Amino acid sequence: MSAPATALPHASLLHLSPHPALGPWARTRLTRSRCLASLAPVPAPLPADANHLVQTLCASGRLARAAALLQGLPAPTQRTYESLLLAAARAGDAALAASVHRRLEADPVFRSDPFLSTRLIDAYALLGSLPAARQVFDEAPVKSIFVWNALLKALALADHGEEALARLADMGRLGVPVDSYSYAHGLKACIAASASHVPASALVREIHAHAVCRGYGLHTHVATTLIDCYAKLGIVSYAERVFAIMPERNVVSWTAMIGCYAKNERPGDAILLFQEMMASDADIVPNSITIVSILHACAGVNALWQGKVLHAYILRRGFYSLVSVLNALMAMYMKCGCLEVGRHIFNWIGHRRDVVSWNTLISGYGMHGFGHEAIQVFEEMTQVGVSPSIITFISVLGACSHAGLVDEGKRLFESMVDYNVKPRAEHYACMVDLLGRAGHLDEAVELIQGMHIRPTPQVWGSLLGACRIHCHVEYAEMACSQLFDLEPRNAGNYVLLADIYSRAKLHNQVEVLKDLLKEHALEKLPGCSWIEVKKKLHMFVSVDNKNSQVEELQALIGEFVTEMKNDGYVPDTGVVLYDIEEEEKEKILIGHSEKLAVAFGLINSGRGEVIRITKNLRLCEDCHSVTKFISKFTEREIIVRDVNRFHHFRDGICSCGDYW
DNA sequence: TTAGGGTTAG
Repeated sequence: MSAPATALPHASLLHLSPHPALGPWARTRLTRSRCLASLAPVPAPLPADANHLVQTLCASGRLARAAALLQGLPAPTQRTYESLLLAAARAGDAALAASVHRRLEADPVFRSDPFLSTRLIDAYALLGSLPAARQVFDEAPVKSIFVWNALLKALALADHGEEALARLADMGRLGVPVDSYSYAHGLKACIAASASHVPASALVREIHAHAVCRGYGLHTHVATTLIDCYAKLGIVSYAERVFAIMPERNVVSWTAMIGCYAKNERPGDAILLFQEMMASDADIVPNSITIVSILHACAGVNALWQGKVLHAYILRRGFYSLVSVLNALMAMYMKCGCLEVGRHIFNWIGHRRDVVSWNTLISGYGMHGFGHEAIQVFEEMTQVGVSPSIITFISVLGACSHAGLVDEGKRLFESMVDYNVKPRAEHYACMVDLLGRAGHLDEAVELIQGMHIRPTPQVWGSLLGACRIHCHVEYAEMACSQLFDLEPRNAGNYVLLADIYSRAKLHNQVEVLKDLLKEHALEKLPGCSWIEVKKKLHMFVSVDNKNSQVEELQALIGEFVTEMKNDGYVPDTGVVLYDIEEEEKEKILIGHSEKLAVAFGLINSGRGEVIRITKNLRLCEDCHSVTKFISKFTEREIIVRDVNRFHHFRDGICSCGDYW
């Protein structure tokens, strides 16, 4: 069919050949603009700078045009191949990468080029095609150290840690020099070597020793990777040792060490290290990743004042344009009890919101007990076309669980398939928690028994937690028979079962469990609470004898307890597992860290101020009852964040409705 | 040519 006579003048002009009077520069420009407009056919012969044109198309994401041009290109340059491979990897276009690969294999100039072999391996690794990456390596005629390092990186990225370590060993055997890049990839591979019969910590230590012997132990990138590896393995003291001896620390190594503390439940130390970093050297300036890490640490200890200082810093440094920073800021406010400020930041982010922003808001509502609002945000998210992720469903199911929304949770769990999200063990753990807390224990057990994947400790842990609430001995024993096998060093499981036995008056079994704890030298995680008063963070440990004010604090709590007893309150000594007199048990209850923190807040803050506390464990029933009473008796608002959720105490009532 | 640190949940 011929073009209509009324075709637009500019469109028809594009089909004319460049005027012979035009110079070479103008002719090339005209040809390029036609190609970019995708209206002109591929010109033949190709312009003199066709390689440059392909590179420009790649940079602007017009891959179809770039790929078409490549086919007729008589002499692609190294840079052209590189641009195409990088663009294909970024766009997730595996077909394009394969087509460039085929073209390269037929090119006598570059088919043996080690530079392009590394680029091919990189591209296939990013596209998730490990077999193809491996094949490029095996067939590469020249295996430079770059090619080896690219393979190590690809294997570590694909979680093929054992194979990466085997290749690293090959390098030594074949006399290929190993450099700092090889060590950095090798260390990451240790963490990915989950199926290895050798523990990851032993692998990291071995490579660490090797790097030290070869003089790479203090290399900035190697040492920073070491800090991160030890952080992920939970060996904080080793990370500290590496950090301490680093001669030339930069912002990344400081951030890695701050992140190490934050990951390993030492947010207070993360904040102290950040303050040390700021005071240490004018050249070390925190970047957005440092800010995100430290905001996470502030959220961990409810350090609202420090978080507000960071908020001001974010504004000063212009980080307000970065969504990742705003997401972390939003999470910090919500975890520090300021739900509305978090919502305000979410609104402010506007159309730049990513899936993390939505997840943060959903989980924020969830942890504050606003289940319906969390579901509403979930629905809004899907309506505007954002695909829910694995974490979205964990967040929204968790929100249903905290609010006791059983039917809504079931509906959402069943809808996961509609969003192409396959339920994982984490989602089953959420559902077991939701059903179990609400008292549907039989249904929770049926769900576990029908799982298509092996139940993880989290799933059994959810069942055990529910059994503790409803004092169900039989199912608790079922859960523990799995948990003691799966995680024999987790003292918390033994303590929970002992608690259930204690409430069921099965004292002999309590003793058996206490003996087991002693036999395995397991220690219960001590209860710990934090409170920020007058811009300073204070920490309390249960039965704390170190704080100088502790006697005064306990006396104050004792007065409240006496008042409560007049109203019929009976201390819930069931949570104390020691075989001691009732009076002694009551003393232990008075020494619980959250009660000490509440009393400290009352004494050291003004009447109108909200008391904000964070606890590292679940709030015990007795502390819950006492805090409710204190909120009414003293007319103070008290907000406690425990390991699961928020409790807003006001006028003798808690926002959780005694359901947590 | 290549490499190191981060947010959302449980």
